Amino acid sequence: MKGKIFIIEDEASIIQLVQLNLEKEGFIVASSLNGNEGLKGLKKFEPNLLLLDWMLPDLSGIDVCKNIRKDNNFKNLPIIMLTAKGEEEDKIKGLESGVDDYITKPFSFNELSARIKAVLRRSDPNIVANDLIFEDLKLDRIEKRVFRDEKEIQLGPTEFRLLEFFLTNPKRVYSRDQILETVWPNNVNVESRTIDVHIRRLRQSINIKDKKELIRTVRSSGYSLV
Amino acid sequence: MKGKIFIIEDEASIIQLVQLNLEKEGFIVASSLNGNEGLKGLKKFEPNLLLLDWMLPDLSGIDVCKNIRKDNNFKNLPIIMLTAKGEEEDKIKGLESGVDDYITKPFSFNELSARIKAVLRRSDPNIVANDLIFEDLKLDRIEKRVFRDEKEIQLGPTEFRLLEFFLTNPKRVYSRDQILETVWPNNVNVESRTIDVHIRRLRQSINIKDKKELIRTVRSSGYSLV
DNA sequence: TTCTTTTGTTACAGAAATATTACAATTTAA
DNA sequence: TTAAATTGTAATATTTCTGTAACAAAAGAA
Repeated sequence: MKGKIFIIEDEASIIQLVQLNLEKEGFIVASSLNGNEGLKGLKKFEPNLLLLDWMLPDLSGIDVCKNIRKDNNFKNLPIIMLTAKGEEEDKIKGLESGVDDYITKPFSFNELSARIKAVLRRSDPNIVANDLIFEDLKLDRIEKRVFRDEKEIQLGPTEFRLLEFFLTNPKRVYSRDQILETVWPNNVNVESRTIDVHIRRLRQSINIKDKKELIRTVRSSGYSLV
Repeated sequence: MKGKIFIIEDEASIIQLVQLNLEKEGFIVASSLNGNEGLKGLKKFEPNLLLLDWMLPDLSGIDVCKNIRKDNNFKNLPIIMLTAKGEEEDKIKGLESGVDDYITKPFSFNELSARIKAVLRRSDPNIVANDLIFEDLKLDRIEKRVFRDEKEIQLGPTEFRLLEFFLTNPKRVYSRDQILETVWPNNVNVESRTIDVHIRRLRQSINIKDKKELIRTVRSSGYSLV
């Protein structure tokens, strides 16, 4: 994690908090308290991503954004907008003006961090850790590939997400409900038994003969990666 | 134990009592005496869990709950509802509105504490202590594993719960009825002698040769871990 | 000792949880 | 549009777990 992140935000306390945490994760951070200064600082700093407040004392976030998009050097700079409003209308306006993602204040740092990584993953994959590795199993989030013991394995979309989920917390046992909540799109109703079937399919795919079983069944509790 | 807990409850005495005890356990606690203020306070405080009274002077607990679930930042905030009513109907309503657990007033602090930890264990496992250790015995609640003297031991679900129960209060003697109440799912009727059989199974599993017996029989009283 | 009460042990049938399979419906790719 | 891949479910098979009853053993009481 060696990317550079620029913050334009007028509340110094937010900058401080975010900067501290991002630096802890290995990002290099610079910031500015208003739009005009921000635009200048940006050009010097050449960040990989910009966190941009919606409401600024001089220019609005959208103005800053439009300004940036005009500049050939920053046409593709990923921008995450910070906004206190939750209105749908604003979100649409923001996306039209070329914002990559949104986050509504107050936000937890975990959420911010997740969004930053998701955006960077698309724009600048090298900056972010994209491989999930567990023993001889490797999952590449960028190329959407899975390897066991160097050999590539074909997985369907659901099995891929399922494995990705297990890999974010290997060894931990998850109940069927937890799996359902996280791996399946929201508000989708599927039988919890359906998971058994997907577990089976995943097992069939990732298990190699002479290699140990990777998915543990914990009766009455769920499954885990081991 | 470093999590943050927010309480919305109109009886100041309850808040005081709960807050005192939770802080003793290392939680950071904030509170509010009514629903509207609570919703605001909540957003500033960013708790890991909310204790929510069912009856509030302004909004009902359910309203507060629904309100919270609408907010993207708090959609997944674990909520434990405090209620004086015991009616089944209410429980169902509450669960539909997205509550994670229930507790009926009056409650003992021990019960509350246990439920809080159980809920946190699911949502935010890092906050809660997850390993139960007694001498050379270790039970890992996250991975659902048990070790004696570093060596793993296979246990069935009931034996696991039974051991987990003993480990939360080693040395203390429990009657068969107490064990039944806590270890078995509610409203299940099993012979109290059945426990003897499970004790035997547990003993067989966790006893290693040359190592001392871990479960003590207290004639006419029950069993304990020693 | 002898009787009474409590606990230990064993075996087993039924229950519960999981695994596996097949299939129809849907989505995606060709 | 057709063919192939993917998904969810239901039905069935298999495995593992549970509770109970029956008898044995142990501990107290008389």
